[in-house]
Amino acid sequence: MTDPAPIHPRARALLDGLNEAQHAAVTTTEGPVLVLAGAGTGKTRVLTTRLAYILLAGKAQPKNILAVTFTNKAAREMRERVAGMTGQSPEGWWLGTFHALGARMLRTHAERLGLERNFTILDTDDQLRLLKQLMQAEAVDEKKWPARAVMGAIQRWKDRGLTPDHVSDADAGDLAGGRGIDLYRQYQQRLLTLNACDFGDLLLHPLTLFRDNPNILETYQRKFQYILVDEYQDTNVAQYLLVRLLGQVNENVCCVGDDDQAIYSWRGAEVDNIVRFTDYYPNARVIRLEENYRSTDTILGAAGGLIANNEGRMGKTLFSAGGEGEVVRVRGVWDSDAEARFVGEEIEKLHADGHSLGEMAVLVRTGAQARTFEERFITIGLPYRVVGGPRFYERQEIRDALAYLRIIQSPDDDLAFERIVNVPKRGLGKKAMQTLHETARARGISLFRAAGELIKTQELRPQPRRAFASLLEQFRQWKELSQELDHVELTKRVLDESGYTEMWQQDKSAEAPGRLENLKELTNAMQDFESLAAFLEHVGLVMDASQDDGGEQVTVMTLHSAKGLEFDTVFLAGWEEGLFPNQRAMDEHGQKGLEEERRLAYVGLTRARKRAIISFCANRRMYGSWNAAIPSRFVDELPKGYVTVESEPGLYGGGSTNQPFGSDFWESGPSRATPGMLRAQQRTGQSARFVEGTVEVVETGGGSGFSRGDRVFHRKFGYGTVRAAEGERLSIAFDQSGEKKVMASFVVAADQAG
DNA sequence: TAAAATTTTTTTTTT
DNA sequence: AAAAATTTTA
Repeated sequence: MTDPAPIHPRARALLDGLNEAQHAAVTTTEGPVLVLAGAGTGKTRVLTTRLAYILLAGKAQPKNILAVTFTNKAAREMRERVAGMTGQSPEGWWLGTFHALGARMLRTHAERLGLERNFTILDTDDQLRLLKQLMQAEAVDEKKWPARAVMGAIQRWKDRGLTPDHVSDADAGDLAGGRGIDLYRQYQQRLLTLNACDFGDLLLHPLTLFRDNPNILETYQRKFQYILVDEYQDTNVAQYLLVRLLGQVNENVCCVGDDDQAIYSWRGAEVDNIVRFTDYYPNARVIRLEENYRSTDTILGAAGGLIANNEGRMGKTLFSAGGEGEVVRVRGVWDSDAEARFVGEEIEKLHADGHSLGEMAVLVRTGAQARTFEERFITIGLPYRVVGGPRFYERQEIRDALAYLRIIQSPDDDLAFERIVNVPKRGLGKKAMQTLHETARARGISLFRAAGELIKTQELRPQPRRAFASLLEQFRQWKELSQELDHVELTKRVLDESGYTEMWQQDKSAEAPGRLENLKELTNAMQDFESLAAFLEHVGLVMDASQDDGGEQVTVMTLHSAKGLEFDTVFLAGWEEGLFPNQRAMDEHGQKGLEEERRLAYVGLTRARKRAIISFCANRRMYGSWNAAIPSRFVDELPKGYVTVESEPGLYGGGSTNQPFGSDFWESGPSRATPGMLRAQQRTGQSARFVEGTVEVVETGGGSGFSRGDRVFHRKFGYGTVRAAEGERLSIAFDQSGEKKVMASFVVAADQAG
């Protein structure tokens, strides 16, 4: 299908500077298109240009385009860029995440699904509490079936577009003792009563809506002449179905993705959606973006060699004109503190050489790793920001404040009511709440209304009765105030009059001042919204306060949240077996899990424009105790020519010294070895040569030279006795710090120490 | 009823 | 080790 020349000269101008593949991806507006966009191939530019092109060429109005992004941030950026390119106002555009767009549709058609227009969006915490209540009522053994696990199952059903009626018994298995589907149904029923949706519902309900109301579906099918989906490799089945349904009439569906960057299968994403796309649309045009504009050849070579270890890829070969650039460095250090110290020093060096801190990022596998870096950066006074971490709207004080506001908006919000009914303390305990629940259930009314009924009777003792009465009276007043005051002022009044602020002022704990600070920040954030309702919608969808990015500060974040970003310098920390690739991912999903971890490594590496520095620790603390760690297999998988490995001398037997614990142990510079060498040395336990003469050295086969009963010394744990030896892995009962598993290379015979 | 003491769990990633 | 959940004590 060839395209006529764009009518609008500005539309033509948009195409300047695009390469051939990009040009095709922008101008192939008619018919289904699958764009396989490798990392750094100008995907964002293609997406925005394609939207602008459609608009400027007069093919459609903004309201007739559906554009789906992965994050709210991406949506915001795209909105701004397209508005800038076209000069059109972003009002009324259907541009956002699946969840945001789903919510928007639901508000319009809420009544068809048994909801009211002003339904609340529950967060994870609310969901879990709700399910827990149900499970307790059903007497499901929570020890055997944790609410989290059941919630996970329900969530995955929703990800697949399955309502309780669609889940097969086989699918449910013996979940919750065979009552999985039943719980799911009850949970959904309860949500409706509460006039609430959880995250999965924002996708599931639209699907139900379209299935049960073909006329509504048709309206949307006609409306959306062009559909654009970003990060398609991370869509789940429900999202796939939505796209398929909505695109059925016009078939102008363009999906953009990269199977090598699929990292969200744990959230229900199906890489197969990419394959399904061409199955469903056999006439789809497939366009590959393979020219990389971001990274050096070295980084691409390293990343490409790594990802080549995965099977069943669609296959892409990235090339660039970025020049050779710096070699990818791999650094082995003693423990996580040393790692943070190392990264801090490298950052300071680069900064001294004129590199901007805003162009550096530390990427970690798990959120918990961020803390070590945070502490180190505070110590050396390095400006930084942690992305992700404890989310603003998930903090206790924020959720409490929001609960007050939610009740003012919809008094029947039982979850919110329950949350704050005795916060601050009003002398309402278990018994009062029990009575309240009984009344509510008996009459089929909300807790708020039940409280209203209760205070008219003698059922409660005077104290709780008065507490309920005054609380209800306060809410009545606030409701009135909400008519005249704007929502920011209202919030301040509520926090003040409820005694909530005072509660934290009285609190002597260390966190209290921070919490008060957060409450202030909350009212600040509210100012950007027109109304209380608009703000609560934002909170439900976004879960995170927007923070200004960039600037002169180093970014610390998880690999997952780094998706879609790029930096000159990227530090990839914690490349150790068990942590990365993550043990749990491998235990639970086997080979698939490992490959997803590898894609995560690929995503991490390809965030770097100019240099990537990988680090791993010999020791890492987990669940409170120290464990010996070995370098990630991903280190081995990096192709040799693009990488150098530096390890602390003596640490892995890589240095030539026979005094591994000498005075210059920590201060001396790096030695060089290939990853293969490094691991070979570890495997064969060659470091046992340090104790040659006193202990039998086993040449090969992984023997450590230590056996049960040997007295040994460890630099961190001190003296101990070997309890068990398995290859180079030793189990040692330390005199001071208890029994631990340690690699043989980290200990010496006791009489050699000192 | 609230605070204190004890036990258990947690670290995978997030719209 | 720290946070969360649970039980005991005042």
